Amino acid sequence: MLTITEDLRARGLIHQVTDEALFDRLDAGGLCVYAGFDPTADSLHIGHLLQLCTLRRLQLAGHRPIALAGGGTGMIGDPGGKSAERPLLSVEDIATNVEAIRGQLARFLDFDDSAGSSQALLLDNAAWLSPLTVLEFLRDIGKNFTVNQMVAKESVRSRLERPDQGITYTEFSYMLLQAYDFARLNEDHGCTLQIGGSDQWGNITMGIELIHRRSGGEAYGLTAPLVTKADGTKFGKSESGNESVWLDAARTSPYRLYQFLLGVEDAMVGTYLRYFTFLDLEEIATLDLATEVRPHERAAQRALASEVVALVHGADQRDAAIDASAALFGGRVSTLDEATLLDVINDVPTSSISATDIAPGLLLVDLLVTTGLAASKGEARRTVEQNGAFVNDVVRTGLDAEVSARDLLHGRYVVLRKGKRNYHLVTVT
RNA sequence: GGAUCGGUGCCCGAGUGGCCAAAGGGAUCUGGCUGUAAACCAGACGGCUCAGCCUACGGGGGUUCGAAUCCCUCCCGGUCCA
Repeated sequence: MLTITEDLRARGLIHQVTDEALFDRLDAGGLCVYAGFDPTADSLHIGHLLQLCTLRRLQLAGHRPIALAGGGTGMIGDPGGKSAERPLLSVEDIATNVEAIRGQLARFLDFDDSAGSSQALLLDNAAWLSPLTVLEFLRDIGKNFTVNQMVAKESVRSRLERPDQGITYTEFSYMLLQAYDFARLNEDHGCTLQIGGSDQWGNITMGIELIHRRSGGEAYGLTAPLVTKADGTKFGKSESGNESVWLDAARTSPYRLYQFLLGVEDAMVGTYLRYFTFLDLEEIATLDLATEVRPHERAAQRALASEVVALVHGADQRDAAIDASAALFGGRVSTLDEATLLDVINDVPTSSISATDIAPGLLLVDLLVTTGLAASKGEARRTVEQNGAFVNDVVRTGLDAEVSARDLLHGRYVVLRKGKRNYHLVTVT
């Protein structure tokens, strides 16, 4: 049995630590750990997954995790990683978002009393940041830091170096608020460890410094590596377009999450398995070997997709996503019985048209636009011209191609596909 | 407040009176290869009633046969001076 430190190391989850002494503490158990989540949207996305998993690992190892919703800091905006000033959210939006995120966190962390000393907590820093007055802030927090050191932080420096961007005083202050969060959690909950992405290093060390100055207490920081794709770009944008991959089923369906993970590059799948799954390391090593020897089977990708979807959405949703994938990519859409078709296509975008519209035949090009598969008629034309438009799994060519009543499956469905994997179900009503 | 540089398509970035729907790169989309991978190759990439037309180069106005390109003015950003 590996210690938690060994496990984290072996999974490549440790990028930087403020003090090696942390590892002994971790292995001893009983720490209180926190990670922050900015409520910039009403759902967490795949970029949060690593922190969620790490908090979970720590909880399983006997530590108490605190998920800190940035209800207060979210009103400011972290300058780190942002290329430009971020629009501010309204107080109401933030409150709504915090509530929505609470539910998602519960899938990863055990908030139940039965967890005892490792019971997870969800706190909102608005609780202490909102009442804070400017004068208190300047006297109690600001006094502990020099502008010199703040300017030297990477998050600020990068913005200062881009003459076309700049940084406002508001965002500049962000790191002090985050430092204060850590100090408060340290004082109020005995929290001694903050974890975060590697971009959080500067903010975390500021917090530790504030703790040292205020109370002389013990505090550590641990950062995870940046999750990237093989080419170094950001992980987490869906292959179709630039949308994020969300953990909310209404924003990114389980099927699409499954597909996203199934499409992970060979070069990265082992890394992601270590980051995002709770499979043990021997098992992952076996999957690595499988990728090397029988890459076409994509056993590692299947395991990754299956594990993560089950974690995020539950086993039932995972199973449904697997079934849907098998049917859709097996090119068997037109042979499925009605119940199976609907079942399988459950997560695919849907729209309906009236029987009278389709009876005389609709131009495929127009249908691609109305279903949203193509953004414009021009794009729809291109897709057809380039042999990328499929009706019930069969290519349709020619700009004058039509979809008519003859194409209906079970008398009322048409499955449209653009390219390899963009499906849309049209129901005739 | 003064001086100065700049604001171009999803992003970066050329263009400085016609040959500009606007070079080049990135992103994206489709096809090919393959394994629903990567890399690579090919094509596409403002909109439409698509051999044509319309809308576009921060906003508005003007000069001109003709402007992203010249002039005026306003807005926004950078830098330096006060």
